[in-house]
Amino acid sequence: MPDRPASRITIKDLARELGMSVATVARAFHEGAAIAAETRALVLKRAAALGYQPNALARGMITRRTRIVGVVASDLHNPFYPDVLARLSEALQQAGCNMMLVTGGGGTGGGEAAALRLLLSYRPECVLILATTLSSAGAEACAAAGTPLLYLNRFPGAAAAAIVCDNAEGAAALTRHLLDQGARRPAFIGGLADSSTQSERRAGFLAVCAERGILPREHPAGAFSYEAGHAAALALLQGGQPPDALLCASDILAIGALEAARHVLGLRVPGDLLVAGFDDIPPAAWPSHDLTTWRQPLDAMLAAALDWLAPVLAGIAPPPPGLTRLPGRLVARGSTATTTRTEEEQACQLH
Amino acid sequence: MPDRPASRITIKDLARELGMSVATVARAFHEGAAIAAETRALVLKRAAALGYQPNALARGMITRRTRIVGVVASDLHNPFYPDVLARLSEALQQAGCNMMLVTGGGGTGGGEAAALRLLLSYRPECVLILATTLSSAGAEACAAAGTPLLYLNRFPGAAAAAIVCDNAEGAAALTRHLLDQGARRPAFIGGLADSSTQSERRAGFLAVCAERGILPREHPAGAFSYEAGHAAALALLQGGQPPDALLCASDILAIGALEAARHVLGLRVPGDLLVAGFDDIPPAAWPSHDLTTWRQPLDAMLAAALDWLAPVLAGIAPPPPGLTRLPGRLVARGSTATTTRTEEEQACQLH
DNA sequence: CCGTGGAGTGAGAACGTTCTCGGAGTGGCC
DNA sequence: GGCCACTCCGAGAACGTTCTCACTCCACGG
Repeated sequence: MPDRPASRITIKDLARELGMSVATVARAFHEGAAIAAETRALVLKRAAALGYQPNALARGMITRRTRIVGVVASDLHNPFYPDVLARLSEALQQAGCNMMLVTGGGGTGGGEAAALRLLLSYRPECVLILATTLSSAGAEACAAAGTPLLYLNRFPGAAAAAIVCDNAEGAAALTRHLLDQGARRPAFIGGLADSSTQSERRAGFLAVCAERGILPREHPAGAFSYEAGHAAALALLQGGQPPDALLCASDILAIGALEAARHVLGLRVPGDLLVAGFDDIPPAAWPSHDLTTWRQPLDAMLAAALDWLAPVLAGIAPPPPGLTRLPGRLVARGSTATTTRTEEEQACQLH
Repeated sequence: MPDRPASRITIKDLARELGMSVATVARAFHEGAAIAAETRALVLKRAAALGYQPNALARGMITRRTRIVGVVASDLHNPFYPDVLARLSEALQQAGCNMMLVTGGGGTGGGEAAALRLLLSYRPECVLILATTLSSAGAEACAAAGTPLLYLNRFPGAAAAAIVCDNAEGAAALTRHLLDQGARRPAFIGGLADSSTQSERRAGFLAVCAERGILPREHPAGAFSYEAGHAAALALLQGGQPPDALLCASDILAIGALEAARHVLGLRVPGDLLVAGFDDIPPAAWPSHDLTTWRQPLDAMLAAALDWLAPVLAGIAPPPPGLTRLPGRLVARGSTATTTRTEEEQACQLH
């Protein structure tokens, strides 16, 4: 019964116990090391009995391979990210890595930079940015530290490594879908202002509006949250000439908007209003919302991330930079259906 | 431009650069150290210019204070946990700590133990268990390592430190509420079989049923997920003598159940069926679900966790063991309202 | 003038690993 | 018998910090 946390058993203790040298014991824990099979078995058996496990800090110092992967996330409240995080964590554990999680802290941004510095002091092998925004100061800190950076679901513009989905194409496809379903006055509800996801999706929306000669409406929700979507929808729908379709920059925004329309304003969705989101988070598929959306190719994105990670973790190659853009796909659901309109109305609106 | 990640600048480099000894430079980074103010300023200025930052691994080795807090989470898909995680992470960063996240991996359990061992090799100051289950083998590994353990939202029975809410009381209150709202044949939908949350909540339900002389029905959903709730509700409601009220062991279960009832079976909720959940996750408050539930006192629980953490991080005291049970409160919403019944029916059913 | 004490500094030992180097033993081959 | 290759092991130097101890100043009191 260890009364004081009296310094766990070390490799030196184990070596003394076994009457071997420290080097020999260390070899037992290395795969290809030159050690007799029986010696190794002896060591491992005794190690298990004593509950010895190598100290990852010491190992990390000498090998310069910490097997720590830093992850910066901004808003875990958006259900998209927990999903990513869960799969990511699973995959990293599979690869024998541990994940250090840092959250961006609401608003300040100063907190984010501080947190990133703290993270970097543990010398992670690399840092994955899940956050929609990261101050460029933070990115520079990473660069200075020589820590490779990978952006997921965000394209920071520079020559950084990034994995994103086809945001503009997705938004364009959704916009066309809304128009094809009879929308005449579509509006875009944005998210976090400086995020590349937001601006790319907005660009897709605007492009299709221009292409079809439609006056685009929009409202900058300011955040990717239920509340922001709720408020934005109310603002748009209660103004003059309210839109008849909403394309939201993310599913959580869309759900907020949809519920505002239905439960505050008493609109029928679909029927009086069409709503589409982006991401395809689990709640989008729930029949209550039955939300048309653009499915992010999460599996493919994570696979790409792991491919990028592999050489980094192996320490054999510098991380390949560049942008990987993966195709998502339209998931048409009830929130943009035309069933509640008569066929005559539909035919009328389609021309 | 660091072509190779050629070993970041160390304290030795900085000392040489400044013409001082390593010890002096180190002192500049320690708050109460004996160093002249101007020397410290000189060091800090030069350090900032060179982008030097102490290596947390080396520091952790010598001080035995890693400032790493391990967190084991099982299912991030349950929206309850991201919420906890986000706040926890924020609080830990505030305290100058970093969080290592490990997810329990679906099903196997072997993966969880391996992940925990990996985590422990980084010598975290303590480990927080958010998971609903953790093999006792894992707990023993922690104990052997002398790493303090704190369970959140789970009471492992032993003399472990744990912070939970009043699960039994909550479930009892919800059950009484359902009965008071006119339910005659209430049923309980369980979650993960071995979890203490599940069994405590079930006990509360059963106690009230016994107290009121009502035959309890139940269905072990087997997991805390939308899909499990969905399936359990269908199984219960399509059987003979279907229940007229469902108490679900968590909100995400309840939402699955509610949607199955409404959208698969065409039942009115409330009206034909009452549904209540547990936790008060954000989607419970959305008008689509408008779910009656028991609100977990998340703020209080996290505050308690930080109180427990403080002496551990300071290294001044062994962590106080024992169970902290905090009171939640009933949040009555539309899913258990009686508005759709006439007042006569209500009066009749109340006696 | 000496001793004392405090403030500031430097040298070097830790911490728990891995890695490099050299050496001991064994066996085979000419 | 000499040489070589091969397998296995041990000693000791790293890694980048913090910590302990001793040392040098300088001021001050006697």
